[in-house]
Amino acid sequence: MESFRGTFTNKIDAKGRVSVPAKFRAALTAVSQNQVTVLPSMNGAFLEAGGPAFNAQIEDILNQLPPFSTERDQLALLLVGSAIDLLFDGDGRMVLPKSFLEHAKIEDKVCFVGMVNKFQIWAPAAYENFRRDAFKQAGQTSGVLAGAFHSMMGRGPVVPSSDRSGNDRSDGGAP
Amino acid sequence: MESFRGTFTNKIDAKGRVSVPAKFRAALTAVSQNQVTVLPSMNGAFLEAGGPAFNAQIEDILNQLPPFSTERDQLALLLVGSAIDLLFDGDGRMVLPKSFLEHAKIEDKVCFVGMVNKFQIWAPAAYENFRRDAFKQAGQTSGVLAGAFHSMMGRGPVVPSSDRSGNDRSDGGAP
DNA sequence: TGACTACCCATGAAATACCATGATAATCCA
DNA sequence: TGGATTATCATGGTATTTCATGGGTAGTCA
Repeated sequence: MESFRGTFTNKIDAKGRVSVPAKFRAALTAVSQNQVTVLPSMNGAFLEAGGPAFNAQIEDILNQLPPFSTERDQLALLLVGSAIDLLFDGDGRMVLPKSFLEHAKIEDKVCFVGMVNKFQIWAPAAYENFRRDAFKQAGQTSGVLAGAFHSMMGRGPVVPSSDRSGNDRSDGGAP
Repeated sequence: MESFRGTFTNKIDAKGRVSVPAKFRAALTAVSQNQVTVLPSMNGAFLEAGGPAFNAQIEDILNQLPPFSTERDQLALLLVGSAIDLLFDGDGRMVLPKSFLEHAKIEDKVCFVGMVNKFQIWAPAAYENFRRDAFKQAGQTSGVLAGAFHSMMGRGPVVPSSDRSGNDRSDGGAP
């Protein structure tokens, strides 16, 4: 499955083209052919994007709702009806529709933010704000998530696993 | 699963390259291909790093949250969007991005600290401080953890290794 | 005709691969 | 056991490739 990681900021040129970060491109071309699905987020002024796995996930979500239900139709409108499949050219550049740029308030630069199965596209300033908030939130999170997260990342004092003075070496014995 | 142990201090050269400790490299190349994921910690001025198993843990945490939720996006941004996949070259060196160096206040040397499933990257001075505090805490703490810790480690003062420059490995302490 | 699109090529900077060396740790053999 | 030899590893330097970005030009559709 394609996997997007990291943040990359690229410039929109006079013709409206933006380079899709090379690493994202590589992830995409491995599974589809120079194609990326983009849609305006319903949670804020940014865009969601991804490859086939991302599309599959959207379909899964829709399939959990009863067919012909209003809820499903509404969601389908937002997640599928508003989406667009873009091709990037031989140099890895694509052109975002004007309406998308307006939705995300993008002017001349865009921020690609990898999120494993998908990536987001932000105006750099908006991204910085969101990032700041996320950082603040992370310290306050409570509940199951916080437990899993902190047990992994460590919270209080972490005693380094160095200085086992005197003991024999329990390296695992890699030759 | 890859396992990281020990503390190693290496130098950053003029081009920003730093050698990943050979033992960590060996652990990584066994499961991936010269690849390591690094991300700024949200708990302090240091970096977190690891291999595929570390990434898998992060993805597990994310998958506990509903797709397209702001909560998930925030966490993904911090754990994945802020991360970067680095390749180390044939000589085992990688280049840390400037923003990462700033986050960890790293100047010319970096400290790799193994933590079994992952490892951390510190500015040597900051790491020493953290270590001192951690041991102070460990000395004062009472309870199950402290008991287990002291019965295993003994109670004497553990003197942090003094600043020897160059490659200081604290595998065992004994010659 | 005029805007928009799909290719094509050029270029500078940055990332990456390749080669060399000195020091240290591990090994081997007398 | 001790000294010599070998292998490993961190580090320095150089060459090559990748990549984002700018621009040109011919098709396409309205």
